[in-house]
Amino acid sequence: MTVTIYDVAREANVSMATVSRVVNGNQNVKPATRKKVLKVIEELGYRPNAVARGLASKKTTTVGVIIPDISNSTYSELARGIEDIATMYRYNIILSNSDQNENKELQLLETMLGKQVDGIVFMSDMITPVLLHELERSPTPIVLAGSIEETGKIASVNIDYFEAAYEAVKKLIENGHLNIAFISGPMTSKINRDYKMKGYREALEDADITFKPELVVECNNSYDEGMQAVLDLKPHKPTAYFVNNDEMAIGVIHAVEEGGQSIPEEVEIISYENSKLARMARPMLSSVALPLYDIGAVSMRLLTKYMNKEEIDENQVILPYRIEERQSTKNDES
Amino acid sequence: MTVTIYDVAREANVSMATVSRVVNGNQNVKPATRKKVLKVIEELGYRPNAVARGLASKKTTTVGVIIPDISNSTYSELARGIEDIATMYRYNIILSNSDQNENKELQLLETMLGKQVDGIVFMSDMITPVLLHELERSPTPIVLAGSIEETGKIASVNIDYFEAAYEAVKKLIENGHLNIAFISGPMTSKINRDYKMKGYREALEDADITFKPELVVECNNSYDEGMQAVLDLKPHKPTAYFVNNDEMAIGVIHAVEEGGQSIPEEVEIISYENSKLARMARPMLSSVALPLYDIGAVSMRLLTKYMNKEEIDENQVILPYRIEERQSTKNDES
DNA sequence: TTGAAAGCGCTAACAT
DNA sequence: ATGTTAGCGCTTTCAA
Repeated sequence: MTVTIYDVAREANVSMATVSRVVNGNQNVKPATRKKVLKVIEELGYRPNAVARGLASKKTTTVGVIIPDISNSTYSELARGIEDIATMYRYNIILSNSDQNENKELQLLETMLGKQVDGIVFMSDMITPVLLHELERSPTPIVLAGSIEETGKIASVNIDYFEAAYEAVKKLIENGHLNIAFISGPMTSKINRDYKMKGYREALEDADITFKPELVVECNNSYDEGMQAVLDLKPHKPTAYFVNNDEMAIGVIHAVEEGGQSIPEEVEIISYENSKLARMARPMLSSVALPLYDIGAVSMRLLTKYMNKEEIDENQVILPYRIEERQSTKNDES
Repeated sequence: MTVTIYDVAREANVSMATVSRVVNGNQNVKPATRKKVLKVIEELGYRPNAVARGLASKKTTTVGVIIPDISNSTYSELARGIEDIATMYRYNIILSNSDQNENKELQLLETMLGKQVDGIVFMSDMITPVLLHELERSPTPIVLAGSIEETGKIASVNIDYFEAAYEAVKKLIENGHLNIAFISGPMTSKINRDYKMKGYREALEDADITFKPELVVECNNSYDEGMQAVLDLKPHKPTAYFVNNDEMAIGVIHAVEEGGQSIPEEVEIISYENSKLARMARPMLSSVALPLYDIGAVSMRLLTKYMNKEEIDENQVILPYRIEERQSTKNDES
């Protein structure tokens, strides 16, 4: 009932190979026969079966995307970058949520490899040794997007998380703060635990400010925990907050203001994300601007190079970031 | 180099058919031989090729998801609902962004059908006649998620958008407002143009309030246009706003407050979405609560029924909504 | 319970 | 420029 390449060949009085050639845009076809074949394709409503093609050619033109949670705006922005570039290179995307669960991640990898994806973009806050082992064993290229894997064995695209954190905290220090709190995301994330934390600590140390563990609070990146953190930190009287993401930062703003302090006069806040929320906050949030879309896009672009077996000059790409100064910090302009 | 079912069969001294049976959990295999086969599979690191399986069985256990924009939180929430249920039923998802562009939508449909997806979840603000035609012609089941198609020919999952809008506006009227603005989303969307607009108009008419076209503003659902709308409406002095989504509603809040009016004392606002932004606004937003995740989940569930050729009692499912009253409206409790 | 064999719909040599 | 043919790796009758 479904029309196949064989039906088209028969109707057009040519061989399957010829039909295949016109379908795939091979130039070795006489214009007249091409036209004839195209006509039959049209008449019969022939639609090439990509599964059969995949089996025969060993290419599926689909790539796997393993992402912690697509409903999280950080990741959905990344995903959009991935998808746009994938579309540009004619790939489709199989997208799955891992919820940062290692077993799910392993199983997803297995499923996608079983589906013969041509490549994989992988995102995870923590690449465990067993995960790394599987990533290395993959018969298909893999690139990590916004995910740290320190051996450098797997290609990745990131920003300099340490540097960005350092710079943000330094700005707070330059504005005269000595008691700077760090509202961190989950320490299970390597980026949080090692890179941002290190940026925070070193910025303090370089300014001869003693690091006080009680000024760092581990949260789940939610608005509510952002508010709660401010309450919890009250005894320590922080005058500035370095906050892991915009949503928590808004929680911090609200808790600080409800506590009767004004921003940025009495308390300054700098976030680490710069989603569109940053401009929707009052005061508007100063924030480290993460190029999420670009991380996704560049990751996918890098993956296409691997899939085409092109030469790769650098498999660990570091994208630039910037700091967007708005109203939650005192700036020269303000 | 890649190990196939044939390699396993040879090593285990059984036929391919037997290997296939154990891989697929067929009970007609003697435990001893099952064990033997499993052992060889383990040793050889055999991973079934889903593409070959798909070609032979005519099932890919993959469904297509055509979505306007995954980076938009409304849709990413929907997508998460779809993906969770898909995973539950062991389907993977090919996800593509259409940007509401009809040509892209048509082309995506074509690509996905070519990839032999077992079903499709489709989202679009406007189902044009040609699109409807293609959806009807699909050899594979399709369900519309959060998308209106009035002929009822295609299965769909929605809420009663009209009723929800009506009820929201009625609430504003009951609170004493006569001059209620409607900050609408794009009128290219059928839901906006017909359903919500109708809810707004009928609520007014049923309360003997004349509908004034100058009180409705068509916006693009962004924060900035929400703010701008308030400025544009100033001459008409609205005392209440019915706003199409949370992001714009926050823009409305800010513009109203910057205009020196207090919420909810002087101006009331009710939104139509209830994303997590609603609680992050100050004052917190009252809002029609859209069950986005559920719309996605139920759509996918419905699709599995079609894919399994189960009996469907109702192909147009309407999910319940509720209205979440917070601080941007005056409530009995407040 | 197991095996043999015929496809599934296409691509990719290889011939012509 | 076009055709022939042998797979790709699996499922699925049908037989045994």
